[in-house]
Amino acid sequence: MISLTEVCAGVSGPSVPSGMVAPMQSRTPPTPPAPRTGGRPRSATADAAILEATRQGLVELGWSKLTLGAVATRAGVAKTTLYRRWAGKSELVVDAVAELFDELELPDRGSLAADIENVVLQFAVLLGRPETKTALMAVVAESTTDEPLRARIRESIVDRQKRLVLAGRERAQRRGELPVEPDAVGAARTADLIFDVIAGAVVHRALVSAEPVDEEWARRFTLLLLGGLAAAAAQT
Amino acid sequence: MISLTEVCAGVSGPSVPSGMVAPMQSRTPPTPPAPRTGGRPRSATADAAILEATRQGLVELGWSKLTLGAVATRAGVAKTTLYRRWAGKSELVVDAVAELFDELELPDRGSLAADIENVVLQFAVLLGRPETKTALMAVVAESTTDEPLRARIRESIVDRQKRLVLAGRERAQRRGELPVEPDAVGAARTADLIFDVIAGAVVHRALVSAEPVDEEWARRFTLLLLGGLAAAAAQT
DNA sequence: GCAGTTACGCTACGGCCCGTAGCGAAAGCC
DNA sequence: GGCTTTCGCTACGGGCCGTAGCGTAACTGC
Repeated sequence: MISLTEVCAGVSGPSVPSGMVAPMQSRTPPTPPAPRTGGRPRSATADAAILEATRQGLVELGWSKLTLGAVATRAGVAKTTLYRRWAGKSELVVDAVAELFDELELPDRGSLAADIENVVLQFAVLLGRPETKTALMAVVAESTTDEPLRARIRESIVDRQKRLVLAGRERAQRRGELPVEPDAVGAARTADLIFDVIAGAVVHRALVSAEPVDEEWARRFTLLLLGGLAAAAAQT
Repeated sequence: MISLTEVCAGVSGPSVPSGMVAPMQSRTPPTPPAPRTGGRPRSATADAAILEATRQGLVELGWSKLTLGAVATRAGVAKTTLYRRWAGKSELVVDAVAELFDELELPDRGSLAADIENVVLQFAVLLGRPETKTALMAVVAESTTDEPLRARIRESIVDRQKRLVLAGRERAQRRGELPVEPDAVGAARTADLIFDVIAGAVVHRALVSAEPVDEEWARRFTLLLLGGLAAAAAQT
């Protein structure tokens, strides 16, 4: 497939110019086996089957009743194979749902308002799926007592969402809808704030309030956020 | 200690006029035993000990490693006693953390901005505690495949938060900072929206982004939200 | 005081799932 | 062909679940 060593080399700092819409490096396989010299290669088919079986299991059983034994059986794979690649249920599920977040895109709809509504509705679609519904909150809960897991979630899921926000902002700045903040630190904080507001509001609406994130809600939310952005910009 | 019978009597309808800042009916005991005629009463002491032991267990073990057997032992109670009152781990934990949300208050700070900052920081303090951190997301995740649990969370936790938002809005309207929306349906939707934005943003910042909800963040967030409210009000 | 009713502590149990160990066989690299 | 790594399979100890059954404790109503 792809040689990982070179892809992974020098991916430490989050020092990407930020703003580019270019796709992140494509999904990295689970638990890269140490030095990869000779020997029988891991079956990519098995990987795919396991992740798919995980998602199916999440849909039918939910997070808490999902067992790794059942996933292995459904995937047509031995349980030991599964444990060779993932440390536990959390890591596996993160990778399984992370694939769904790869579908996220942000086409240019011509205005900041349209872009925001679009991204909100995309989040909503993802969070409407039963797999993500039950998995996302569970792994985040788990990550509160598991720092490596949190890092994995951030890389695989959160940053993937954040890209959309950054891209949207850059476009809006090009259109003149948003000012270019000269202070890099302040700009980053603003971006973080906006990201937490958007993602947080959608997640809360969809999972906690458990009410639909439809077009009307997206419109009202966008109106609110745009007004806030205008006021915040004026404040500067 | 306390006679439970009278406390339990007539606590069925949630039909409070809604909007009052008066405290909700104080915590209802778990799984009210059916008709409550004669017989040995349940130990209120045991209830308190169990809930406290649950919180301690959450702090030390986290949600996933918390076992009901351990809780019972720590509380000095038989495991069977625990199962007589709560259907499972989720229900128990909801009740345990719900007590923490009773501490929420909303003193009048003189302006809408100050009130919002205050409520944000109060949410942040609660979400900063390790018990709530690990428990809240976990039970919400569980509730995606368990409707009764969702209802319990809503009553015990979410509505308790929402009260603060409603109270804050009412105060702001009295001060003239916010317009009184004549349309009841629209007003309710706006309130829901604002609640999801506030609670969602704070939760996302604290648990997903895992960065501090300090005074500076609260200030920036409040600025954003107030601007949005002004714009939304003008739109009407 | 005495029956009736309910909660309590304790013990014990079958059942499920976990995570690992130990094989022999398969599939690639040199 | 030898070396290396993965794979499927089986088996296992251990933990926790959730319940049943029992004798005892606490409180109510007659």
